[in-house]
Formats: sequence, C-alpha cells, structure tokens
Amino acid sequence: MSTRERLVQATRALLWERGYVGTSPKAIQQQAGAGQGSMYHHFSGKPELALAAIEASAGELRRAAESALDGPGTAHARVAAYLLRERDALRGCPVGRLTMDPDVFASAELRAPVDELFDWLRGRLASVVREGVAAGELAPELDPERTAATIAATVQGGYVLARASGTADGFDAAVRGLLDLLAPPAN
Amino acid sequence: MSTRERLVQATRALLWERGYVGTSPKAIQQQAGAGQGSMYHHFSGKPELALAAIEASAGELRRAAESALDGPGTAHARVAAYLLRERDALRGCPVGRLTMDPDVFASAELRAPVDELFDWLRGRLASVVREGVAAGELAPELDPERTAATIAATVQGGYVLARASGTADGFDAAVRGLLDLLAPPAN
DNA sequence: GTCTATAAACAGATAGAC
DNA sequence: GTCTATCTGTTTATAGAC
Repeated sequence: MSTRERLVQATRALLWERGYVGTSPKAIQQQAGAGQGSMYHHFSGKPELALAAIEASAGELRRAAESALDGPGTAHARVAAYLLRERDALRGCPVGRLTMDPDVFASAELRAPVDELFDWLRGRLASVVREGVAAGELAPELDPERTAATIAATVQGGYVLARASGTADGFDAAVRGLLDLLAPPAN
Repeated sequence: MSTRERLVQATRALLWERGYVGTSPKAIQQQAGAGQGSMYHHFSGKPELALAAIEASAGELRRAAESALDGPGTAHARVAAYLLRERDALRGCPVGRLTMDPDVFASAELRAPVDELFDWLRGRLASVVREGVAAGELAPELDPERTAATIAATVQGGYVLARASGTADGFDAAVRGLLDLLAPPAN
C-alpha cells in the first residue's frame, strides 16, 4: 500500500472511532506511519484527507448494502439480509456518525458524500419496498419512501442504543422489532 | 441565574452543538460569561462539568417523554404524541448524540446518565406497547421490548437522516413510516 | 517524496492575588 | 468567588534541507 493509501486508511479508521473534531493530523500520521511532510505533500490538510476518507467509506458501505438488497428472495428477505448483515454495532456507522460532527455538518463539501449515501440508500430501500408491495409480500398501504426512511433510521438509531448501553442488544432488538412490524399480516 | 448554573447551561448548549471533544473549557467560559478561576472554583474540570450538564439534559428529556407517554388516549396515540412532539430535527438529540463521542463512550461516569435515560425510555415505551397489545389496539404478535427499541431507534436515526441531508424531511418520513407500521391492521 | 525545524493559536489546567 | 498570570502539551500547519 502506498503512503497516500495508508494515510487514507488511517484517516478512515480514526474518523470512525473518534469523528472529525476528535482526529488530529498527528494521530493520522502515527497510525499511517508517515511523517508530517509526507502527509502535507499528498494532501493540502485535514479537510482534503477527510474528504477522501469519507468518500472511500461511503463507497464501501454502498457496495455492502447493494449486495444485500440486490440479492434474490422476497422483499422482506432482502430487507432482512440488509438489516442482519454482519455489523459491529458498538462501533456504529462510519458514515452516519459523521452527521453528528459539527465540522462535517457545517461543511458542504464534507457533508456531500454523506448526503449522497443516505439519499441513495433510501431510494434503493424504497424500490425494494415498492416491489414487495406490488408482489403482495408487504402490506399494500405502506408508503415506500416513508418505510425506507424508517428502515434506514432504525439501523442508525440502533447504533445509538447499542453505544448507550455498551452492548449490541439495543441494535439487535430494534432491528428485529422492525422486521416483526414489516412481516406480512398473514404470516 | 448563578454563575454555576450559567456554566451548566452553557455546557449543555455546547455539548448539544459540538459534542464533548468539540467543546473547550474556554468556549464554556465565554458562553457563560465566567472566567477561568470561576469555572475551576465550581467544577474540578471539564469532565465534572459535562457530567452535570448531561444529567440535566437527560432529566429534561425524560420529563418531556413522560408527559407524552403518560397522557390519555390509545397506545398508538401516545406513541404518536411522543414521536411527533415538537423537535428541532436538525439539532439532533442532546443526549443520544453523545453516544458517538469517543470520550463519553470511553468514560463509564459520563456514559451512565445516557445509559439510564435510554434504559428508562425503552422500558416506558415497552409498557405502552404492552398496554396497547392487551387492549387490542396494537397487533397481538408484537414483542413489547423489541418494538420499544425500534421506536427509540427510529427517533435517533431520524436525526441522522435529517442532518445528513440538511433538512428535517428524513426525520419526519422515518417517524411517519413507523406510525404506519404500528397502525392496527383493521384501520 | 520524505524529513526535521519552527511557530502561532488553542486545550486544559494550576497558583496565587484580591 | 472571581480575577490574572503562568505553564505544559497539542493542533494545524509552513519552510526548507535532503
């Protein structure tokens, strides 16, 4: 891996664990095994490095969600595959957590990839819900866009419950509760 | 308001807006109109001040949730009152957001009031769901604890969607989608 | 490309006068 | 109780040698 790549990977890990305001260039350099001059040669500063890291993390999350939602099976099964895919609930979402970072929220540039990821996710989930309703697998009165927002929010909020208690239980309960609510009435 | 109270209120506002790692003692002093010596006379340092602020915010949130959930009406109406109560979705949850703060998450003392609030909230919501199921107002197959976790998670995750896009829409959609899912099949 | 040196501003206090 | 002075370490770079 090149020094530049190591810097991005180190930044991704630190943004996930400590957020943007909690991550210093020095910490990035140490984690990447690079010096000051090296970092400022490849990137103009912390914002540019963070942008590259956020874009990489958003891309990875999108590919992971796609592989669950594009799979075979009923709409309910695909949403379940998305909700139950392997997650480390206590670590939270590497992209969603950045919405609570004041500097990311205040920067249109840094927020853009976050916004795009959730926009895409909500649209993709809405499509799956729409297909499920059309196929008679989900309740006919469901609004696809609203339901998609509820699914995305349950995951993000599940991380909050997990980290509040220090165990993954809250995440699991929230997700299973949602799957129960989505289950067809005739099951 | 006493200097001590002003320091706590200033800390509450800054923790809400910038989190723990993003809040400096200097910023607290300026917002409170107090000097260094004054702050360190009333509190041993940033952690003790933050603890007082978090406890105050958690208490206020608990009273707000109680007033919605203890009201009259069906279980669905009381959950709706809780979900639809006036919120500034873009500001997020003053307590829930702290779960994403690395220093709060790492400190058992600072995390305790956060843990207790969500523990209480999930229990209270589970009671309301249980009453609704018993009264035939909610689907009989619902698990009260799981459903409660889903409700709490939808609110917390709704804030994430709102801040990702910069508008309150995501919060509103998530909450309304959940209310649709909770609506009795026969309605 | 990578290294070391330097630096202004901020973080998070402590000490002691008033 | 509140104030000012002081202090150590960190943050976020820039400059210039190698």
